[in-house]
Amino acid sequence: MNQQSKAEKKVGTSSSSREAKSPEETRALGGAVSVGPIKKGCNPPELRLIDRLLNVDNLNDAFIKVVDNRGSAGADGMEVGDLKLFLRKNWEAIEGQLRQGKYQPQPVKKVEIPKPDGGVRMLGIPTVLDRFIQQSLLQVLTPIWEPIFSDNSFGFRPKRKAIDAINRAKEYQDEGYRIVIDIDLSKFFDEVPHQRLMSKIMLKTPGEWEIHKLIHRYLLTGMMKDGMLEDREKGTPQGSPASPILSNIVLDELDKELEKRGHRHTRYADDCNVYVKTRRAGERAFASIQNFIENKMRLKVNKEKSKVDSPVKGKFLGYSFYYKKGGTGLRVAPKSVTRIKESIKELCQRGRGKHLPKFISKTLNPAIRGWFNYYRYADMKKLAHELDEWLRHRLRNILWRHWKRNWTRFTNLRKAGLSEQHAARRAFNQRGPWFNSGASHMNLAFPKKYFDELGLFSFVTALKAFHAKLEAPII
DNA sequence: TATGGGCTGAC
RNA sequence: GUUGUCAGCCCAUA
Repeated sequence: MNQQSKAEKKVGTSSSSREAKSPEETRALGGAVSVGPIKKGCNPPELRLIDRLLNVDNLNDAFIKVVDNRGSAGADGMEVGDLKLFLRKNWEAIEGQLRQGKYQPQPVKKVEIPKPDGGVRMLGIPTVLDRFIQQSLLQVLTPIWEPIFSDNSFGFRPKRKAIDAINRAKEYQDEGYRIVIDIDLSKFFDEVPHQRLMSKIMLKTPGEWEIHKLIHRYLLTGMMKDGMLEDREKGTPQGSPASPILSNIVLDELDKELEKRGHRHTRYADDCNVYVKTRRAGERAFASIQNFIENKMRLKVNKEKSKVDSPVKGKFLGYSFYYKKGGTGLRVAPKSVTRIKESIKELCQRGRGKHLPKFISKTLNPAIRGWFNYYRYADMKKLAHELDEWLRHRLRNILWRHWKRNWTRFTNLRKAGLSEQHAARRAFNQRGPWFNSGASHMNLAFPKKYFDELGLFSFVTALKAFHAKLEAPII
């Protein structure tokens, strides 16, 4: 429903009908962006941050990124598409405020969204204008901090993928570090101490007081709750473009400390794993690290969720580990498997009445392909088979329910080549659809080949193709 | 190689 | 009311 209204909006804004955009139209979108209201000629006396922030190129980049997201509204209800107009009218005033360090961000709108594990994530959505300014902040901060960040930090960083972090963990285990200290920072984003964050930023970019003030004001902007404004004295606003890099700036201190102590660790956002050789060493190191985090960094460690244990038992970024002859193997964490099954199940329920080939190609395949592309690095030969069969079972279930009446079932089973007697016995049984879709007559009526010809995604073939590609010579 | 659309995953 | 960063893949266009 949400997606539908979004899609309608998109069709409405585009001048052509439902066809793909012509190159002229796509350029027109970019062209509209380039004639934006941002003034040229900041003539920076030196490369000061405020000038870089106000630099036309930076702002245009940010602008393009924000405009990409058209259709979403900010805390003030302004549509992103209207930002261009708004900026054209008000840019001079805003620029002046930014230069004098007087710009005041608006309160964020509080929103709760469900997490995949069942919990809720609270976040504050800034106004469209504030998202825009924070985006340019991010683009200015990134080149400054990116070279400083640790090689063991993988979250929110350009050109760094989750699988890199997982492979790093695998390397440690191959070297014999087979106990992991899983450090859970409780509500990390809410606990970020402003003073320490600000002093880090000020040390790295001395003299940029307008920017420091701007960042500080973003840190201080409160959330609207029941019409009341709540001030914040710690934490970074989740939902703002600059929050991820701010979190990395804070946790960089942890990376550096762990490296100084000679630990092997890998970190993805607030998910930090330290690898050691024995449990005893792990317990000792954990106590010491916890002390550092809480006393030096002023963050909270969640002792309940943190643990020192074998990596085989835990999960990291959706993956888990196991040990085999050759060393450490990756597998899909059990929770990730149940999650994809749940979402396929839901998709199938929604797509029950729909045209099957279209349903497969338009909704089912893209979803499954996305999941597979993330988890394809795991050893999942067996799992791929299981998922394939489970998936076909689900689709046979749809097909069986499609034949609403007993005689349709009978004639269709006959058409599929079953004998009259066999078809009759199956068509008129009293079992439920899930039983029938898994039973032999539906396997006969709709063999694997049938779904292959429909173009249904197959985990097994995708896995084989991926491994073939891996082993293929480069060039 | 670059734009634009879609989908998924991590946090 | 559905945000953010990052990444991957698929598709379209030149």
